[in-house]
Amino acid sequence: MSQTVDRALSILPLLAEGPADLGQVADRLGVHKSTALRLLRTLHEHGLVYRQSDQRYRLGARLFALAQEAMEHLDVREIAHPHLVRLGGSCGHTVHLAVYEDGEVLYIDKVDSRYPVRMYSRIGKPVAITVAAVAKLLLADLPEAQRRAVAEALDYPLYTARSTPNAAAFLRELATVRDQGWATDLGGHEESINCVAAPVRGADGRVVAAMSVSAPNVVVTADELLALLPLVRRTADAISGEYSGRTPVTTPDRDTV
Amino acid sequence: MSQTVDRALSILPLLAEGPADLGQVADRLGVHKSTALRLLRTLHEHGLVYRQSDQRYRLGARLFALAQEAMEHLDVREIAHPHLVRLGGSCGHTVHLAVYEDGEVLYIDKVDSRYPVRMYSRIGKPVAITVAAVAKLLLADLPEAQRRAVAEALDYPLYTARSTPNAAAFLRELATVRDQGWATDLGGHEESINCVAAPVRGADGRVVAAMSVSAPNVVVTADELLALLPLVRRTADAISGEYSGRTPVTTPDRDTV
DNA sequence: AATGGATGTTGCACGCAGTGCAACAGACCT
DNA sequence: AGGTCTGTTGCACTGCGTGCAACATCCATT
Repeated sequence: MSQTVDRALSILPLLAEGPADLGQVADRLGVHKSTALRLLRTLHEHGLVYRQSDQRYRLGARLFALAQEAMEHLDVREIAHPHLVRLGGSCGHTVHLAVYEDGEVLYIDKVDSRYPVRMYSRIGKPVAITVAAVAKLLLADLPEAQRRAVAEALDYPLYTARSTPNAAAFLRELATVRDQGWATDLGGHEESINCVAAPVRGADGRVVAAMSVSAPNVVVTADELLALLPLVRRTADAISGEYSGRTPVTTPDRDTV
Repeated sequence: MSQTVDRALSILPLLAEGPADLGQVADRLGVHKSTALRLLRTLHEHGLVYRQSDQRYRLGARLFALAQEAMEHLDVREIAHPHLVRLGGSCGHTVHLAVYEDGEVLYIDKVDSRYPVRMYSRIGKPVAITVAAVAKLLLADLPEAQRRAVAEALDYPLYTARSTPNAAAFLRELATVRDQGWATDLGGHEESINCVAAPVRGADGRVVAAMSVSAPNVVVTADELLALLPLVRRTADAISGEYSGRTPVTTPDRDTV
């Protein structure tokens, strides 16, 4: 691993906490000011940090550009999007699409009944990985060893009384989810919110993404939401089919972005 | 400037174009494979790149996290948000907030009449800097020399017949905008879309952001939209006042994020 | 099976590039 | 003026990043 690059990249999360001046950056990196200066200059040339008028540094615009571009190149998302929109339109609830990456679960698309959002507002914030229905599906598909390792490394915050309390319970839940091929979150994250989720699979059968429908129980009861499960699964299967190239793709009107 | 970091960061825009394998990265950087490998490893440890199952690299999740965090620390945006919502609610059209940074103009917030979006969907994509009303305001406030330099470095794509054709015309437009303290875009980007915009100023009078109201002319005519100008300017001034600390801040119900 | 040509990975010696230092330049305050 | 902050520059040293060559896998040919 490269020391210089490592130091430079460590500056980014540091600045994510808020603007900082040269001295602060140097201190927190444990390097000389002149070193920090050169690193910041390099980051600046690439647009990753910006120097505001009070001379302090903060994260730069190119970061948004990169995040945006990266997102648009996620092909699962591109394929899934029209399906999500259709599902959202027909059931009227919020639909999410999520992927797993290096121990984290990440929402990559969201459709609300009235409005499709390209970038989910919570991207980057820690997803409630121990309770979210999509997270269960994604983790349940990991190889045994990895699944255990991840489960045991997690914290288990008690969002509500129904939150997953610990690694053992989580692993049991994952086993169930793995067998049945779908997952729920009944008030595990927020007391009044329920979700049902289904997996999207690649050609080799591995889970590449997971999608869910969420609704507050003041709108529909948990039972009513569960009644949507077949529809959710059918949608997920349709996406799986198209993603793994089984369907000759009936030109699903690609939206002009 | 640091060579190693420079190379490492050059990988990011490269991967933004799409996934690439080790050889491709090494080639495009002009370095040996082993060098590229170490750089990629370092980027990987920081979560900025992700190695997908086919061993190719693509941009990683941490990037979204950083972009998201950065966005939430933009204090103009935080202060402006409730004002934008109120304006959007009262006039019913789309409201944008934008800032200037290092030669680029960047939307940092958007409110649609029915739905507030945290991260604008076009973030990262090149904003139509030569025609957008907010861009005119932001560029018009730059020091003479810098304004000229930027204007002459730009391309002037003819989106429509009313697009700004060249640097000279743009600079003339900027002078006008600077004098009058507001700006419009009447079909300069898309034939049927009009915008009116007003500047948000800091305590020193410098323009720190710009906001606009946009509407298609099938909904309201350009004249009707222009009638909203006083309201837009009042809103912008209110934000300016609060941003520069003049108002003792009447606790403008901070939304619980 | 055996061969060839892809790829990704490791260890190592060389030398340049990144480092910390010390001195300088401003800004701001007392 | 003096003092104390800040950011910046030039330079000598050596530690770190570099490219090389050898190795390890994999897959497609024969």
